[in-house]
Amino acid sequence: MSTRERQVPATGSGRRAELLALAARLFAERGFVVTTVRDIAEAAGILSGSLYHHFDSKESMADEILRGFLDELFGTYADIVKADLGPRRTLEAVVVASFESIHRRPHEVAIYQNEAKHLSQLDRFAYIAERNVEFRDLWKTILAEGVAEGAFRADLDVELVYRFVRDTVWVAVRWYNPDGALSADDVAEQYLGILLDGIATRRRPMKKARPTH
Amino acid sequence: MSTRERQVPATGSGRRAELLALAARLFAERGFVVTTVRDIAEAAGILSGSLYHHFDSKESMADEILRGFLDELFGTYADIVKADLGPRRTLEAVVVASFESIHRRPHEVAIYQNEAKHLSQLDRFAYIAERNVEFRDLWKTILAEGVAEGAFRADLDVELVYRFVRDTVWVAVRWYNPDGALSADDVAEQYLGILLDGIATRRRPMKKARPTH
DNA sequence: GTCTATATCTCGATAGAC
DNA sequence: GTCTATCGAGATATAGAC
Repeated sequence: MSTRERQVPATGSGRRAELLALAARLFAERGFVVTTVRDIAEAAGILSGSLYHHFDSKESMADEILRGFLDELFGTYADIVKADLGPRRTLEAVVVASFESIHRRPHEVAIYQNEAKHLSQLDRFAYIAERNVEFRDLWKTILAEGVAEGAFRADLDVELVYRFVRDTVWVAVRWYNPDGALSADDVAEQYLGILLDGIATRRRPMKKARPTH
Repeated sequence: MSTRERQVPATGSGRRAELLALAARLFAERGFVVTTVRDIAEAAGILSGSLYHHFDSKESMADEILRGFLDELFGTYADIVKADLGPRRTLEAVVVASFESIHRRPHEVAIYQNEAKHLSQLDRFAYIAERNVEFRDLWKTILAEGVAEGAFRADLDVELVYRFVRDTVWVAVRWYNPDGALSADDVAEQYLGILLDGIATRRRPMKKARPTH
């Protein structure tokens, strides 16, 4: 494979990557359905027909964007698991890595969050459902191991905690500003502070507030 | 105003409410943009043109659905605030009321979560942004008062905790099943267990895990 | 209150010139 | 690699018959 003709990754250089980056921004800001190929072409300073020299279809663009992002993200997760840090520090590392992915690839995360439900119904996007399962297994393993070795409270509903953590981490893409004062690590630290003081072994000693009657 | 001709609320009886309920379900499941007026008409067993006897436009249907829902929801919030329960129990009550709204009006909550960003850009949906501000003020007041009187940790970033709570509560509409084994109160209780053990005054005594170096 | 029929618009995608 | 020109599908919405 020559240097010129090699497959260019979504984050690489060149015209193709440039167009994908523009499409990703529009898909994230306006939504995949609302964004027209004319919008993407206009953002690139060309006409809609010209886009089809680079891509088969609008779907292909979303496909390439999501594949590249998910491969990268789950590669990072695999590295963390491989490091074998134990439940608590693995949880911290996965949360930090997730917030950092929001920092580095906000558009891709937004597309993953907002469009995956619809796109995954198409055959070509079947890998989205597979990644969701993979992500769920990752989290439930961390939580279950943490409970087993006493790092997390024994009375946790692991399935429910998994959903809370997943949702809270990813939904932050709606308000997180990569150029703002709060860094991804700042947000991750504050988030872990809230989460862990609830999940960690020792129970809160305060009696639960009850209506007086 | 006669009984026959009075304005029928979105949750009332009659053909109009029936059509709105069908539209709400489709808007929630497929999204507002993807759902066609033909889809709504077909679900009602009529043809698309007939829908325009009841409603001006597809937008009008979403408008009526969202207005009715938000009026109801914020009426409930106002009642809670008026009861003056103190920060901690007010927080609990608002969380419970929110999960109960997901239970009773899952489609409306889903529309509010998924479509508000786009719809609120239109003039007729300006009230969505106003409600968002109202909701933010409600939460930040609860949190700030709780910090002031020692019910919540003094080192909280109130803005960030507000976002955390807001997102986690509403995003549950993505997976919560009104017909499932977990009731809204069950979910609220478990969620409050996680949240409060992190927010409540006393700090977790465990030392924070640190990389060994 | 619903149907028939259709006007009008915009979309994704294609073919061929340059 | 981009433009010109356009096709065909499907969308919202309308007007008038029943």
